Amino acid sequence: MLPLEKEHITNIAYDTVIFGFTGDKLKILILEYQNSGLFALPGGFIRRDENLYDAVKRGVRERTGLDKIHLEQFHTFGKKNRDSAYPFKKIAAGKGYPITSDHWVLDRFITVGYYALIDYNQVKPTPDKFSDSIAWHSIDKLPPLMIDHEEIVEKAIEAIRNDLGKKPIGTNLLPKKFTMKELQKVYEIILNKEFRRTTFQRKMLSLDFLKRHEKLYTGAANKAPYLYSFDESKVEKE
Amino acid sequence: MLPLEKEHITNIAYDTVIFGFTGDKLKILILEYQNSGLFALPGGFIRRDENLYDAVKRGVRERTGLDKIHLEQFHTFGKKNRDSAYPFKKIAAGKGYPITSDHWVLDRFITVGYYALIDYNQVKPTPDKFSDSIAWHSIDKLPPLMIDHEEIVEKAIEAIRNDLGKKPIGTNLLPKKFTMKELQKVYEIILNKEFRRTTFQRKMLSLDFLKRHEKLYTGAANKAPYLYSFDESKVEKE
DNA sequence: TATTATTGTATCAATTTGATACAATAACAA
DNA sequence: TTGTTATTGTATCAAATTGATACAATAATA
Repeated sequence: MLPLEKEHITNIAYDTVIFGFTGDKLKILILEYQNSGLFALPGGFIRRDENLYDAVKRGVRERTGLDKIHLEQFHTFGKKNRDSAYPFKKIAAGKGYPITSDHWVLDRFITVGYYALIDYNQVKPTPDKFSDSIAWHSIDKLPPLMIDHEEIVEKAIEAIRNDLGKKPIGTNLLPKKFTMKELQKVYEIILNKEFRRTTFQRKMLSLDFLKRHEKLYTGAANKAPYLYSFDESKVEKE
Repeated sequence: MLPLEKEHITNIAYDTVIFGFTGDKLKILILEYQNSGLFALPGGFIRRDENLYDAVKRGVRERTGLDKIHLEQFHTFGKKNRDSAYPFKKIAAGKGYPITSDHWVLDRFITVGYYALIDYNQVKPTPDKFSDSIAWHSIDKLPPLMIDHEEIVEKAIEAIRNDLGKKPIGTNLLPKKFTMKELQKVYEIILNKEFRRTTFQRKMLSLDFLKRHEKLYTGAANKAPYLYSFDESKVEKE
């Protein structure tokens, strides 16, 4: 039996899949625990006086430095064998905080999965107190992750795919102003499917949520593309 | 501080929105606690040695008598004020099982919402040990529900609406064989939107997951409709 | 055999999407 | 200045999908 825990609620945690877009790849933030060779999603526990959503938001803020982020809950993982006693002990010992084997964090946990969409260029990834590094990894070549974290990532991608077109996904992965080509790339990577340039452009413009701005002169020897932004008043319909 | 609990994990529970279709209404099962005037969704706790999914399945089996049911997780509710101390005490006292105020069930709970789709005509609704009755209620006129259960129902309907067309929703709400008119009614009620009969029929047939069977002679003075069933081998594409 | 309420399809128009073509650049080189 | 090159933004016509309407094919019954 575990000792009582006063600060957090027990048996439940959250994990976040934090997505960023580099211009041609979708990446997520992965923690690495030194002295253990273990990789994991950023996650945490919920304080007794804190809403679940606020706990997740706090965690994402701590890892990324960002406050305004698009957070979406997508699935709760509740298989009975998803405890992390072994890695936790190893990590804690490695960090010089050995924990007794009846510590509450070693009990069974159900975890709520959230995904976050952020502007890649605005993030300062910061490791948590148990990990030594946090880094971006392309979703198509992740290191082997702890427990069921690979399944969590899978489900997150499914969810984002499902939400694209319903929720302002592009808005949050791209900078304020972007080209049509970048927007198309976001759609293509998320849906894992290529689009015909002309049809995509016509479709996006017809949906009437893009505002056109000045042109972007990159120095390339060809016609400069327009920059677009999402028209806030219409983005709900995306 | 609460005493230890050995059989269940704490701070986390589940609630189920069990949908049935009567032919022209979508209904859900609601428990009523006598001596309290309180209505609630069927729910329960998760045993330490039990997968979350299995706990929910067990609960639905106990309330409906059905074993093969379509269960889908849709959202987890984690606001900090969603404890049910007051109603729980009232209910337990009314049932003659007074509980001490430090009992684990009175602590804060995060709940995982699942919806179930079942064949209305096959169910034998059975109340749980704390409630005196369980009954079908149309989703458009529910009694006032406990805590945030109305929000849970809302989210369940949103989810089912979202899943229609992706998951075999119709399959589970209708009997094995059904008419095109019944199928259309299911779509209309879930999406809260009417369809043109001819377009709907053409669309459904073109999707190629319906098998046509014998005609249904109801005794009405008009052409008898065909009965259809979902072609199991193709229903994934629905 | 006519009547009535539905059901299952066919038909043609309207809309959306797919495929292709082409004019309009922005930088640079001759 | 004038070509050249790689893109970008639209126009155009064909193909596919959906909307609207019409109508033939019944089941029961008078």
